[in-house]
Amino acid sequence: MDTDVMLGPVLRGHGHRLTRARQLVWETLRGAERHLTAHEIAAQVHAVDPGVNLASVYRSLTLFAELDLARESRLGADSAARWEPAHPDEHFHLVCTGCGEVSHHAGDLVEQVRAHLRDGHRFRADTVDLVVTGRCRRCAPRTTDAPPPRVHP
Amino acid sequence: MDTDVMLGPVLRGHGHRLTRARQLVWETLRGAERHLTAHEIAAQVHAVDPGVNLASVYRSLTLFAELDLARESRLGADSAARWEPAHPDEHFHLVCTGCGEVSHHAGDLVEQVRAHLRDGHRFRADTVDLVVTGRCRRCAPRTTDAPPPRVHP
DNA sequence: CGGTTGTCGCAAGCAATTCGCAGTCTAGGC
DNA sequence: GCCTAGACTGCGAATTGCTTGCGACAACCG
Repeated sequence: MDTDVMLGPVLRGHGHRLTRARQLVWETLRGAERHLTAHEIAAQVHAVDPGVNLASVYRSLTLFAELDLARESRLGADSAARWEPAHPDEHFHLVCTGCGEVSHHAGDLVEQVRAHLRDGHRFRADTVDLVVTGRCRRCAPRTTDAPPPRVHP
Repeated sequence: MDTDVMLGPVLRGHGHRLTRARQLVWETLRGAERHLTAHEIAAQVHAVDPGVNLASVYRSLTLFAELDLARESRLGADSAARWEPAHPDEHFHLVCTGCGEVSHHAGDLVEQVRAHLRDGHRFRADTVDLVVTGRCRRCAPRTTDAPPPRVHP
């Protein structure tokens, strides 16, 4: 995973400063295994430094997105945006309606989509957001009416 | 396009009533060529009957979604949800960053994705939301910095 | 080690969506 | 047709997720 970016130099290179808030947000984002909402990020940052404000978390995330360090996506019917560090590789999201887990997987699927659009529709694909909602292996056998306990509420 | 559903019977069949608000929302949705936000739908409904409240538009849309008559999707970084009548066929969305147009296309792409997940990841895909942002044929040559006039602001 | 001037924390503001409630209108029985 | 139960609605207020204005503060250049 190529998220081992030196945050300071990148920021400074664009005329920005490396601050505590940005550093903590970045570390949280990089350490996360799944996609986080701004509130989840803020909570983890607070655990380290309660002085960091939610607004600063949003501002940091927005800045990271501008610098292509992070990526925002809205998944499923969820109204809150979720964030992840930017990868060089294309991937797609799996959202489980059972446990609420959001994982992502790399694969040539996205490249296939891109090629299909370029050749068949003359549409120059910029970002391809492939969001699949359904039941993960663990939740698959259950019915929709009685979902198993959410592990990520 | 198989959106020629008799709204009344479907509603009544599920113990609901056919009201003016629901009828107008449904007609607006069916008559639309592109995906509409709740506010856009409300505006068009208002043009016919200003007495219909925004809350009722939301309630109608939610009900339609429950009955599989309509489908909600969140496209790109847009914070507002967009709605379309439900189709029998799977499709994917193309969102142009130039003119803002949202179109959708049917194709076997979605079925390919579904098969790939079932076979390769044991993930039972429920809905596949394939959102592609990029430049449509018309907007492709332009640069990102000076986008052409948005036709759907 | 200062001096700029980006950034931050805070609190107010905004947009999309939902909720509570009392009055209204649909559907079904007569 | 007419009547009644209760499903729906309009309204306004509440929630949620996010953004912004502003004075204080602290990174970074020299």
